[in-house]
Amino acid sequence: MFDEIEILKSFLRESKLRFTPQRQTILEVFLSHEGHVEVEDLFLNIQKIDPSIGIATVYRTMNLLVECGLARDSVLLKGQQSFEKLYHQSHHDHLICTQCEKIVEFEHPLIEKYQLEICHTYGFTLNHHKMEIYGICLDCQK
Amino acid sequence: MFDEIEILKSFLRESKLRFTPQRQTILEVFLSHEGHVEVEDLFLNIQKIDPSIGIATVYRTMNLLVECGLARDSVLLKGQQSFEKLYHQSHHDHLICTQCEKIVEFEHPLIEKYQLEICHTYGFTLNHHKMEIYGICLDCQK
DNA sequence: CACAAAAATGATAATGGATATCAATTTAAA
DNA sequence: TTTAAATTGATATCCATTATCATTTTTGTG
Ligand SMILES: [Mn+2]
Ligand SMILES: [Mn+2]
Ligand SMILES: [Zn+2]
Ligand SMILES: [Zn+2]
Repeated sequence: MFDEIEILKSFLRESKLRFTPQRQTILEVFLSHEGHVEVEDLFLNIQKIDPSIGIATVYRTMNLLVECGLARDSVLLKGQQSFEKLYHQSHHDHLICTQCEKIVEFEHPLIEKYQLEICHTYGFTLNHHKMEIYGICLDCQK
Repeated sequence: MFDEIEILKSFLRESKLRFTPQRQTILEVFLSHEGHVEVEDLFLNIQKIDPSIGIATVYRTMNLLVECGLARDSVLLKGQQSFEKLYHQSHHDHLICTQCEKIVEFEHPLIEKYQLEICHTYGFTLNHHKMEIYGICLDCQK
C-alpha cells in the first residue's frame, strides 16, 4: 500500500526523472483539493506555499501526474483544463448541468461492464473512458 | 419529413436570422463529409466551391448547425474542433485508439437506458451525452 | 569533496484555435 | 425605393498551453 508521494517517486525513478521540491509541492496542493480543480486555482494555491514556482512547472508536473495515474484531466470548465484525483478514488462518471455547470458524480457498474463487452467485440484493449451526461439539474429546472 | 436545409431555414426564421448563400454552401459541404470532420478540412473543401468564404463565417455557421441540432462537436483530434452529422444519423458513441487515433462507432441500447436511469435518480433532465472509450485497436496491438 | 553530465526550473516568447471587431455589403420588409 | 437589421470577410485579439533557453539543481563518479 503506497501513498501518492511514493507512487510519484517510483514513477520518476523508473523514467529517470527527478523528485524535486517543486513537484512535491504541486502534488501536495493538488491532493488537497476535492473534486475538479482548474489550473488557475491550483496555481494560486501553489503560489501561497512557494511563490517562486512558475506556471510552466505546474503544467509540466500535472502532465506527469496524469502519466503516472495520480490525476486525470476532467471536464473542460470555461475553457480551462481541469484535473481530478484518480488514485484511491473510486471510479465515477459525470452528470453536468448545462445551466449552472454543477457536476454530480455517479457510478454504474453495468455501464462499466458493457464498456468491456464493447471493447471485446471490436478487439480493443480497454484503457480508460470518459462519460459525461449533460442536462439540467433540479435547482435550475425551477 | 424535412431535410437538413429545411431544418436550418426554419431554425433561422425562428431566430430572426437569415438564410444566406454562404450558410447554404457551408451546410452542403459539411453534409458531404462522412464521419468526423475537422474545421481545417471543412474550410478547404468550402473554398473549392466558394473561395471568398472566410474562416470566421465557417466557425459562425458551424456553431449555428450545432445549435439547431444538425451537427454536434465530436472528439478533439489534434487540438482542433471537429464535427459530425447529427440529424438522420443513428446515435452512437466512440471507441478511440490512443495509438493511431482510429475511431470506431458503436451503440449499446442498455447503456443509453442506464443513462436515463441515472438522470432520473439525480433529478436531471437528460439533454445529451458524450461517451468515449479509449484503448488500443487490433492493428496497433501487433 | 570536486566535477561533469543530465535534468529541471522559471521567465518569457511563441503557437494556434477560436472569437471579437468593424467597415462594407447584403437582405428582408415596408 | 428606402431603411433597419443582419451578415460577411479581413484582421486584430484573446488566452490557454507549449516551446525555448539561459541558469540552477540534482545525481552519480572518482
Ligand atoms: Mn469527478
Ligand atoms: Mn461518430
Ligand atoms: Zn444547474
Ligand atoms: Zn490503432
